Amino acid sequence: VVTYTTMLDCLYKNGNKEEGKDIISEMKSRGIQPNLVTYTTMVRGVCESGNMEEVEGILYEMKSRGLYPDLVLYTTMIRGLFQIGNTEEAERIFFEMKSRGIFPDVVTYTAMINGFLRSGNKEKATSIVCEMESNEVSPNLFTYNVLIHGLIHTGNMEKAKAIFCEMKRRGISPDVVTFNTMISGFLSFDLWEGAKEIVCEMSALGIQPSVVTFIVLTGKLIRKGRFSQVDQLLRFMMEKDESPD
RNA sequence: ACUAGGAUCCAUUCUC
Repeated sequence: VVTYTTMLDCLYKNGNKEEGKDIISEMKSRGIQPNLVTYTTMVRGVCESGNMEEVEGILYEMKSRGLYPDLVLYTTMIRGLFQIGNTEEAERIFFEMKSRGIFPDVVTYTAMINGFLRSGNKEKATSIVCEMESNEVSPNLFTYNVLIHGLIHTGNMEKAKAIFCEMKRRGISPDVVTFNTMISGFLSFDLWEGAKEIVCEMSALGIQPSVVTFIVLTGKLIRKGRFSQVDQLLRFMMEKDESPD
């Protein structure tokens, strides 16, 4: 099972849905039954293509074999549902898991917050943050990244800065994703000074810029017609051995 | 500790 599940995971991650199906039928024909991990992998793969009926089918098959979703599968489903824009169903599943006595962890809460923020439900996102606090689940790096991203996209750069400070105060070190998000925020509000400062802070902390960092920077600079700076960035990127793909 | 599965950043296409 482990071998098959691992293969399936790789196939899905490379967008190879058809071969995934072959693997599933092959394992079944060899009398190897999928387990919870296999089903979760399947659900995640199927969610990418937004096919809810297929997900239903998987859940049905599980039930008929006496298997029920666990924490990880619920979280996977929640993410998938938000991805296809089915907020109500995501909420329903979140409720269902709790009523089954499965307690959401940081990952689940972060997925909920992210989903609500992206679907424009700021109040609901906030209430999840409260729920999380009252259940004594602490936000982690991912949670902060999601929050910062959401604040920037709702036009609240000041609040984003505040949260950025809060995370540091609470001993959570921002990573390259945090910085990319912050840089992108500053640039989209034309806050050049702020962008500069944050880039300095990033390098002072020894955090290496990623390909995304360069994409963010060049994208905004090009839009502003600052081609000489773009040129500098590209040279710098080559020196760092980053392929500008 | 890691040890098959879950959450976070980005551009180019199409439309305006």
